[in-house]
Amino acid sequence: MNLQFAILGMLAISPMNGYYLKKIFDKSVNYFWTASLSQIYRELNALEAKAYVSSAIQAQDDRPDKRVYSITDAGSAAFMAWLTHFPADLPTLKRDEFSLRIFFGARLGKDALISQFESFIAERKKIIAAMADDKEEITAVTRRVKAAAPRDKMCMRFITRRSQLTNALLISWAEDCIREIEQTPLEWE
Amino acid sequence: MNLQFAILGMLAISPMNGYYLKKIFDKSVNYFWTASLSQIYRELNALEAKAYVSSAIQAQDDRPDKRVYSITDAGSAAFMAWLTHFPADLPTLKRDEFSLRIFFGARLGKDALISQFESFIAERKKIIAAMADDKEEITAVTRRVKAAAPRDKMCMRFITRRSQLTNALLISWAEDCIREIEQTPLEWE
DNA sequence: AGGGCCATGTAACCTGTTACATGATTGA
DNA sequence: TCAATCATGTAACAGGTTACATGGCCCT
Repeated sequence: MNLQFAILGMLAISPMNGYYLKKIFDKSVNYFWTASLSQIYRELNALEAKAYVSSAIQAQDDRPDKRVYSITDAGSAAFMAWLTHFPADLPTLKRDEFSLRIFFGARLGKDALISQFESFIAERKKIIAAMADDKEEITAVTRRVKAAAPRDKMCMRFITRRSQLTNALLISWAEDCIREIEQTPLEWE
Repeated sequence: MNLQFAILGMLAISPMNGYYLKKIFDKSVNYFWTASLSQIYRELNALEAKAYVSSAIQAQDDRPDKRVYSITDAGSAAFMAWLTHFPADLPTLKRDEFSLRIFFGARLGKDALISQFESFIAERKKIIAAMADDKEEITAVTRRVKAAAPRDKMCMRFITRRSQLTNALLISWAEDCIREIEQTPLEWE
């Protein structure tokens, strides 16, 4: 259901086809919301069945034809209703495999445990780097799509900063954990 | 698949029934991994079909009979294989509805946006309080189940601290966002 | 008398992943 | 020439949610 609103939100900015939607997703909301192409196509069908979007084939010379989706009035209304109505409990689906592994981590050897934390740090650093790389492209994409109002930029800055802060925190948390493990007596095994 | 390993990990500590497993989940891994009762029952069936666990009915006088599950040798081996083999990319399913809402938040009025951040802060504070409440119960439960080795406690402390730090960070992030929204010129609407 | 806890499960449904199928164009 | 990108979709499967069904005990 939420993915449908995410799609509606994008289509409210500009009409696009499924393939391009996927690209936008990967470059913008990807840090807190993922979607696969097959999922996007499925949800676009569902949205069209509800008449929240309409589609039209657009022929192209050198590339395959594409089906461009536009949001309808009913779709806009549904999107705004969703956005305005803030749920009492926002359900956070929790499936953090790393925490799960660390929860049971005492059964691992000291070195194995430390190396898992090190992999975790490496991955977080990769994410930070990827975010920096994406940054220019995101602004380029959003600029092409629509001249974003200052408040649009502000909201995007909020969620970018959230990711940056969280990643930085997690790295220092993991470093502390490693230090603590290293300080435990050798009689671990 | 991962839920199966989470269940195996719990059963490796002590045999238990599905209902009690759910309680343990809610009081321990709940902050980074959730599971519903029907899911637990389903996965227990799947685990038994694979002979990773075995079960036996245990009669009780004043309460309904219960089916107590124990981990088998094959189950222990599978669990340790999973725990030891750290995946190159640990797939983080991302579905953070709050970030999604804020991403599209510029279409909301200033007050509505601020109040969504305030709800977010209130919820995070509730989680922190719930964690503090649970803390005693968790240690009581784990103590009843098994005399936890110091390194078990250390690993649990790691993930608890992670939650605490993250929550504290998110609250101060949200407070900063509110401050920034308040400082924007009045010509928002 | 009524609600909450103990206890187990099934069925339908929704959401997300992976694999398959097709095929032209473009750049290294 | 080979891989990547553009472009759309289906099918099967895996994982998670919600609703239903049952029923005794305990406490207020």
